[in-house]
Amino acid sequence: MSPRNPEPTRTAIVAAASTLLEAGGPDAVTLRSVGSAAGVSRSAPYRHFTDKSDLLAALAARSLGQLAERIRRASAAPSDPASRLHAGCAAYLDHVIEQPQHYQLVFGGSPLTASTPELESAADDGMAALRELVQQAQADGELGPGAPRELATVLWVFLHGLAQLQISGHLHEPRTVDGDVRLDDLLSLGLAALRP
Amino acid sequence: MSPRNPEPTRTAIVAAASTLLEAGGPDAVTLRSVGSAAGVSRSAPYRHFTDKSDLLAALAARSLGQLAERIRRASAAPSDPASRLHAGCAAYLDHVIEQPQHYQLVFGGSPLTASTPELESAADDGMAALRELVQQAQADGELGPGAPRELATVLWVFLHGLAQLQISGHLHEPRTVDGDVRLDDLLSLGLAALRP
DNA sequence: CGTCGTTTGTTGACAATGTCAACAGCGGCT
DNA sequence: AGCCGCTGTTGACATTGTCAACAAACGACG
Repeated sequence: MSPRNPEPTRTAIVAAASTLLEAGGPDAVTLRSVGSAAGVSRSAPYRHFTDKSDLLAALAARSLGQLAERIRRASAAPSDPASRLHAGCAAYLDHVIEQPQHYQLVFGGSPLTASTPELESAADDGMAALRELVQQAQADGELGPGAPRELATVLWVFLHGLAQLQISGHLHEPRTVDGDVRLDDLLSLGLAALRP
Repeated sequence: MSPRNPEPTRTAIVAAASTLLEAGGPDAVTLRSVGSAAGVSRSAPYRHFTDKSDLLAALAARSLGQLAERIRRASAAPSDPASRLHAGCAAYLDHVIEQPQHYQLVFGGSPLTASTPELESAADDGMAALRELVQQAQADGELGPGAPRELATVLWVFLHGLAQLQISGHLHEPRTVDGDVRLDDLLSLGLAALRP
């Protein structure tokens, strides 16, 4: 009745890849080290993923899912409706700052990286989380009217730009205070531009 | 009197790397193929660059310089002051769309990529071009008051987000018209948010 | 209960690649 | 001329992604 379960090994492999990516950057994620860290031997991943890029796509999907969940959690937490939008955006940026390697894996990947349906679905979920955030902000009067999908995309574009420039260090210009304060300032500035 | 000139070979190597990157993506840029395309033999690049990443940093710097020049040229072209800001932004996005691989090289690179002073300088130049664009727009009344540096950063964040999401294909959602129209719509939407 | 086929995992091997060491020209300076 | 510093080439090596051949485990089915 119960078919054999390859899932634990598969998730172990993804988890190992995640740990290695966090610890040592993209170069540390080799199939051999992943296999070793997952307790299996090299090229065992080939029984669960067609390719190395396929493995990385699965990892990216997992990371995107965590990001979406974090946004939802953060935007639901504060009882003050005025700060929900900010909290959701801050969650996005916090996640990016804490796990820059994962974020870079998702979006910094080569444009031609074959995207798995799994990754596509995760991306849609992330977009949905942002749309919910926008709709809630509209209901709270924190955001002007407009198609939620469009507004969510604009918000995403802004958050993504902030995140990527923060990661690549381009927000740290000369004569500037430390990065986090600057990041939050820019976030407030951008949100103010969208406020009714 | 004339000291030996390593420049031609150096620029030939960078040019070859650029061509290979455009044609075949990041994976096509191997030191061997670069050397071959430049008319020299593999590991000749090691006489001009300490590392492969050093070579890529030089290429990224060149690409950034071209982007800055293109922005300046485009924003100076139209006689109608009202469309200068839009032209400059469109130039940014056009450059990105035409050479996504180069743009990805500059910003999609690993966060820990050691940045050359040359690359830093090029980044400063790009930022300066955006600042000039903002200052001109302010003089034309197309943009509200505010520190040009701050506004330029916000503009950059938005453009960068647009560019990266366009490249990675995340702007093509279901039930959406084709990408370019959408990109321009979003640009107009973002610029409208910044207008006084 | 025994046999078989499929799935999962291991090891061997191979081509490609980044990188370094050793060597060869070549130009300029004393 | 003779030496020295660059520039460039070739040989060699470790690492890595990937595939082929093989072994073990487990359910299906007689």
